[in-house]
Amino acid sequence: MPEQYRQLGMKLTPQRLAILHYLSGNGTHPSAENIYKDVLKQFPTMSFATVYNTLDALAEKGGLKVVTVDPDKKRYDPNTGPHHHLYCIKCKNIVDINKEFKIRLSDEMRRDFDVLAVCIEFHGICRKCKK
Amino acid sequence: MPEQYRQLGMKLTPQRLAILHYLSGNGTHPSAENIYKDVLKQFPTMSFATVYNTLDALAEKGGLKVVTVDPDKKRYDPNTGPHHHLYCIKCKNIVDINKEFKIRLSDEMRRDFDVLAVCIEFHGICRKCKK
DNA sequence: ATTTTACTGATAAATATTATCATTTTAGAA
DNA sequence: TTCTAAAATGATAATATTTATCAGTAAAAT
Repeated sequence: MPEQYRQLGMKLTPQRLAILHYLSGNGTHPSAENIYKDVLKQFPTMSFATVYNTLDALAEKGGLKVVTVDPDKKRYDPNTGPHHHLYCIKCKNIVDINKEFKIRLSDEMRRDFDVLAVCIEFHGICRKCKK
Repeated sequence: MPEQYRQLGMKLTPQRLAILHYLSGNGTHPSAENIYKDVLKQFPTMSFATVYNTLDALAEKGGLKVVTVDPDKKRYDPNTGPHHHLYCIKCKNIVDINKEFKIRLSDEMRRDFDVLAVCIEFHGICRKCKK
């Protein structure tokens, strides 16, 4: 797991390891604040700058996905494989969908636009929020 | 067109008409700031509060879609019919795709989650940005 | 061990959005 | 029309999220 950082050309610091540890296998799609608050327990001097620096660096190098389904804030997803999301508009929970959907733009559109990723978001109400 | 407001149970004001006029048929997916700056030309006293109030009211009543594909800010879409989006990660332009894709969650998932909308976003590089 | 490079974290700042509220305007009733 | 209730405007303040700055520090390369 720490190798992931090295392979991405990032320096290994205890703070970053703590962030990576929090993210690893985390399917809750945490916000920067969620991450900050958790890592703060181990590093009382942790600052938001470090959280954002690390997330930005990871995202840029492809070690993390930024999820934009929540209109209020960015959410982060350590699952970098192809997958999609359920988003509950009431509780704001995001859940991975690992099913693959066969989606394809027309050849004409693909000539004009290099598709790098396809994000499918199902917006709705989760079971808990249905009461 | 003004009827759209009335039907939604909103009061007709000159400011709102200007916002609606700017949005009507607008395929650029403007931000609140884009809208504010345009309407300001006709209403020098226009405030952001009015823009946000109007957008929120319209969105809540279904007369407007909030697009969350741009991580930096909310974008607004007067096209309320089912459609999807191309998003250029370089110039941040958003383009409508009116093609329909046959996407369906498994019956099992649909039991646990009431799907209200499906958003498909193609992230990539548009023709202009390819140089 | 030393140097280079990059990270941390305190802080400030920028940006986006929401809240408050006195004044004004709309829409419908009288 | 005029009056009235309800709702909108806009000035302003406040909050939230994210980015920028930079001196001190720590990690990795030499």
